Amino acid sequence: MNAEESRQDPRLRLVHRLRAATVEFDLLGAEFAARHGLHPTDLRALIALLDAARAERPVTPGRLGEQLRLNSAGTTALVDRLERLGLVRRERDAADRRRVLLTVEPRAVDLGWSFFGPAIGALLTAMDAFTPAELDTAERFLAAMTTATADTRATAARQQP
Amino acid sequence: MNAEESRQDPRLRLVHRLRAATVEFDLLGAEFAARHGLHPTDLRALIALLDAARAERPVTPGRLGEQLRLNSAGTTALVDRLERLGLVRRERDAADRRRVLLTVEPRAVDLGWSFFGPAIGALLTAMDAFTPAELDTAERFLAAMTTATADTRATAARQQP
DNA sequence: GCCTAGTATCTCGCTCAGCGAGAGAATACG
DNA sequence: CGTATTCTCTCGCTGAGCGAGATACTAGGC
Repeated sequence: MNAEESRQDPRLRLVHRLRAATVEFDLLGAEFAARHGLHPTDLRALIALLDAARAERPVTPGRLGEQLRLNSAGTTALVDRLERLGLVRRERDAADRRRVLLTVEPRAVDLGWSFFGPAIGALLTAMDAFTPAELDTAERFLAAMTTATADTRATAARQQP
Repeated sequence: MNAEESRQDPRLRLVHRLRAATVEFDLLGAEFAARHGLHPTDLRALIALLDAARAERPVTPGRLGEQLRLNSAGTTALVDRLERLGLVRRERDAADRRRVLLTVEPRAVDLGWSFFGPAIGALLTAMDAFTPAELDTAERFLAAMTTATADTRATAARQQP
């Protein structure tokens, strides 16, 4: 495929739509982060922490850093920032006292909902214009695109790890 | 809406799918950037420059910085990096000699295609599993979600500019 | 033509996120 | 026990991005 073909393929519009949606989500995240004095990494960490809290999965600095692709020094600094903002609390694990468990403060949950709540609400409202069958199609489509992207990434990673 | 309701609403799965797709695209971008010694900002700039080049729209440092939300100092540093990497060239505008026009080098186009080519190919292949009608539905869906997100962002920006 | 205001870019000094290396503290396992 | 391993944190450094201001050029009134 080259640039000329790509502009003519109608399916290419869909690729563009996907990218546009991604950009829009990122911009919303950046907007939120900047407004609350958070850095992009802090927001990603907050999302990961809230996900883990909802699943009642304990989080350690090590796991968090791994997920965000930070090294241990960067992770410590990140947790320091979140702790200073009152979003998270460090607690030594009683079972394995080398470990630190991160517990999210209620304030972090509130902050998360103040961000995701309106966005999710708007998305759900916009979905009202679609039939259940159409939403099902959209879900399958998104799943297929995510898988295709993940495969591309995995292939790329394999070629030059 | 609260956290309990949200987990039960089946449409919420779609919201999650959207987020998962966004995360996957971002990870692919980060992977590519890291591999080529680019920073996330550099990749965003490269995308913006390639878009502009395809549309035959001239780009100045000012416009680029505005799009990436960098101030003038950061923009200068960014263009310095891109120039050092041989991806872009500065040229004084003959008409308005205060201006600098950024022209992308062939190398940048190649680099862009080496990233987007495989990803786009994988997406197009994955689309083969859908009928034209389904793809149309997916396109409308993505457009609706993008609009809803953009509206949320605009509303948020209005409340506290 | 000339002076002033406005615009585009760049320079300087600084802050702070993240990295590499390694120290400290606790556990696991021979 | 004592050695290896696993977590986390500290230290010093690099470099992206910011604020303030310098520089170079254009536009418009007189």
